[in-house]
Amino acid sequence: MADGTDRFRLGQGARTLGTVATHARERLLDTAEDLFYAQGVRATGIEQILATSGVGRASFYRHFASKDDLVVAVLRRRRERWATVSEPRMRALGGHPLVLFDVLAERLEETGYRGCAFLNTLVEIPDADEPAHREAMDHKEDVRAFIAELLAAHGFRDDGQGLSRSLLMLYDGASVVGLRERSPRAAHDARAVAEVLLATAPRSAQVDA
Amino acid sequence: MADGTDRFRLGQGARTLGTVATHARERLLDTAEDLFYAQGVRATGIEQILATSGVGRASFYRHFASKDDLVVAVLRRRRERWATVSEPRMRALGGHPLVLFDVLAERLEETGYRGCAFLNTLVEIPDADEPAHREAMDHKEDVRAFIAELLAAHGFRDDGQGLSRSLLMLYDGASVVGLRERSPRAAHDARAVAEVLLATAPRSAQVDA
DNA sequence: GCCATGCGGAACCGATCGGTTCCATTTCAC
DNA sequence: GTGAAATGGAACCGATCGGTTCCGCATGGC
Repeated sequence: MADGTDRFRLGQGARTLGTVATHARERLLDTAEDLFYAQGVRATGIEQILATSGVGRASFYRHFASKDDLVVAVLRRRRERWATVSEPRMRALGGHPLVLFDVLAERLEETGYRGCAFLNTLVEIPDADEPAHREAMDHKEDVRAFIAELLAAHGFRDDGQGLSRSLLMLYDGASVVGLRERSPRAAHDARAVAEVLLATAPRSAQVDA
Repeated sequence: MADGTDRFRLGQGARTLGTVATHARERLLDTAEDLFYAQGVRATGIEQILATSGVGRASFYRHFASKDDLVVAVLRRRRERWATVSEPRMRALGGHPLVLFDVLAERLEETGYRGCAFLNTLVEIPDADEPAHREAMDHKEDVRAFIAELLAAHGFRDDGQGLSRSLLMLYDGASVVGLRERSPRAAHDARAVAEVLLATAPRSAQVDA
């Protein structure tokens, strides 16, 4: 519902630059993203989001049709950030499939790491009909496709998507282990396993990068 | 929906024979376990557990101090079942480390598979001080220790617990992938990766100190 | 000046949450 | 059969949930 509100509101009139970040929608998204990630979606109430962000109750419902709508908007923004920040960065780092685990290791070192926000969403929102659930599912397929792209660019064959699926499984495994241990070791372990896996993987006859 | 008593009931004749399964505590545990697993802990209210199990509100609070207490009790029973059912069964199946993924594949084929209940608990209850959180953490360490036992029994070295940790990571990864997809393929993939991993793993020299 | 718009505060809503209490009934050991 | 224990039903509680509505204020474009 209210899918029209999921875009950044910059299109509305000419928002002159210089306007402070008082915009309610942005603050709501930022605050909700933090709280949802740290506490979980269900454990975070509208009340807390309003109190933390300083946004009024009425303003909230002017921008989002419901809490569920906010959840979806937060996930959409996360997906967009993955596509526009994480993926380009990994390509810039050489784009070897193993870079996936190097970047994950960085995230694991951050304090407050709480696992993959999308996997957590799948756990918290089991109903496949829920838009938030689908958003998380779609993101995982995006990641797998990205992994497949890295594999292809480095001459690894991905027959039946077997290799990209396995690497994503390692990535997800490292994410949940990192959720438990709060240490980058999980990413290092996963990287080591991935290295063994890639060493035994068939190479395509194509060029080698 | 009040006839929730027709659920599959694991044989538990711990009580004096003759007593019908009317005991409120057992019914509460059975019902709560199913609902918690299917819907999530936070999404499941006391109300629904009472309605489904047919247990009265008063009886509930005679057996459990709070909902949190029930959550912990459910997790404890799950852990006990792992130790008394799953582990012995895997040993009986030969005890090769790969049997872990064969048994997981079976679970993935069951309808209603919703991932690892303990990982889901860690996601839903992030606070490490919560008893339920600790229960889940402790269980994972149990599983790792069990994997280490299987490795040792089959001549695999587990220096610094590196191998058992990696296998558990694969197991967790397959669990969350299985949560997304509804197919045992995740377990098969994980098994294949584990096979490669074990093939390159150092073997202990028969008997080693 | 004007007035559109966006905003925060607060009162209010019905529903549901987890939890307490009292009571009539059922169950079971003896 | 009797008595104690266990149980289910229901009324009730304060708190909080997500959500609606109105109102007064601060903008900023024109």
